[in-house]
Amino acid sequence: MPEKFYITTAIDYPNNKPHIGHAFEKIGADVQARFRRLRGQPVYFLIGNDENTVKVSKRAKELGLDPKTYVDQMAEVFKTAWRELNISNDDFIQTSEERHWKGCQKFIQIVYDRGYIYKKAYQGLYCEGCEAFKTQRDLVDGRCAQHPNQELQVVEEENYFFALSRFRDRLLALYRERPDFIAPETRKNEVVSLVESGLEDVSITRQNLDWGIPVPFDPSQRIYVWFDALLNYVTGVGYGTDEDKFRRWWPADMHVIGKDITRFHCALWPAMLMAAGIEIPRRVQVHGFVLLKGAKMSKSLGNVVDPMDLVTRFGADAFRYVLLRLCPFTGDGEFSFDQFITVYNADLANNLGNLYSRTVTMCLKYFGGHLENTKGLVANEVFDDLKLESFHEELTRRMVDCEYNLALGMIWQELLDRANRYIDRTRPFELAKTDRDRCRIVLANLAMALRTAAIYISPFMPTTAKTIYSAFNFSPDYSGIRWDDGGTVARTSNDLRVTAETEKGKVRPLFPRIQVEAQSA
RNA sequence: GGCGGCGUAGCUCAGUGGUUAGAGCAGCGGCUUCAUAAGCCGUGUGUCGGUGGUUCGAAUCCACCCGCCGCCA
Repeated sequence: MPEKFYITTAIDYPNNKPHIGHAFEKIGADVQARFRRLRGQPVYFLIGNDENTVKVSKRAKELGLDPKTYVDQMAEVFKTAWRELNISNDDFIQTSEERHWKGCQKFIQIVYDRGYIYKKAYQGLYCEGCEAFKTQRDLVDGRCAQHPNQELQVVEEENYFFALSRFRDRLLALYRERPDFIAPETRKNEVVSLVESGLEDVSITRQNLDWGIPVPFDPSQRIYVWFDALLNYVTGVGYGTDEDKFRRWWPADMHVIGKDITRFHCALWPAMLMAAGIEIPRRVQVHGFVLLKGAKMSKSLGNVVDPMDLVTRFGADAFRYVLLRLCPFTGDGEFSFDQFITVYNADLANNLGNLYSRTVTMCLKYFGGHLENTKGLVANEVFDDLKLESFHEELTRRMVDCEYNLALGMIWQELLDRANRYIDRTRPFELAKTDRDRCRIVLANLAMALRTAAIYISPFMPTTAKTIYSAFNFSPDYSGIRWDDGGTVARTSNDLRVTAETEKGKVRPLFPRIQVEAQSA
């Protein structure tokens, strides 16, 4: 019985439209979600926006909108972007939704009742740039290290604090007992040393806010930032509003997050859940950043390339492929427009796309698309010198570990290159004149190799996979494909027949080659 | 400033103690024509950021330095 798989991404600040960094995370999580579905696991894939922030209400005021109108508009912008990228999320949570507010209030009340929240008069130095209080040891020459040009303000107010410091030993035990809780391992080491060095209690409410979730036991205060945002992972599956749904999906099997927010997900979040008596997630999967021409992609830098331009021009599949091939998901990677073109042409147009074109064309040209007497054929020639089982095993491990760039490398080098070499070796274009029976068998083998490739690439390029799969009358039909079918030698269940779309008698290219202009650095 | 990560061929990345450090792309030479001027074959003398150390042996462990990046609740 396959286990359910509940996967989330970080929720995004809706201050601007999504950039390539957001896209990287969503695509990586989407690949995992699609991969799990292909393995037969029931998947719930949650994404969303983080809306209960001071910045959001400020921005809304600037635009003359009330906050809810503003965040709803921005939610549409994000949803549209994810739809264009073919993100297969099952749900999109906005933290301004009632289900989230109810769940948050239930949660904070429980933690309060269990004695992990206390009130304290707090006097601190507040940095307006960071929108946060600074401790003495954060300061450099009496100023905020990030905003040395601004004066710090002395602010005093009564806030509620979460007793994070009481969870030090329990957290360390968690990391010890569940070594897979944080991946990759370097991130775990980071968190362990952070927690070992000691945790301070955190302020989790603010006074005098007009936007955000009221604290149920003290309506003059509102829940602040992380204690609200992290809870989307439970409220998104019904915590506080639909307990049956919550029981079905919780705990989360994978939280996909960026390395900048590791500590909140690996220390604060499990502590919060412990405080509320809720089960801890199975894994926090940390990804790196996409660096554009050496500079970090950032909302405040202003992006040179809008990723959506590439998506619109070359398609979601191409964008998804190139980004994940170029940038290792678990670490930082580099991306540029030139790199995009190079990888697109080499891997998609020349290698995969051309393999598809030449195979389909030969079937049409020599046999009118009908490969008779190919029913029941064990098509094992293309990968005959490959240990398909161990290949499948290793590829699957790469997928589970989110090493997508390496997984794609394996598919291209071990499968697609082999198929191209097979054509060169068997020369079906000569066989068409000398040995038509043999030619038919060769083409059937190629078709079945394309089927294997289509299965493996479908988490990455769902549209392309379907196009390839639909180019022949394979059985079972596309909706029934399973990841593990890739690892077994295929036997044809019908006489193969080309059903690919053609234009003026020619096969439509999967990925039209991008013509590069003369010279541009 | 404190803590942490990264720095491997022109480019993007593998490789974490053991023979002459690898792949793809780009480049160069040849073959081929089914195909999107695509494919196949051949071709890689890199101080593995620097210095010092541990070791019989280090890209791989330790220290310091330089550069880039993240966090500092």
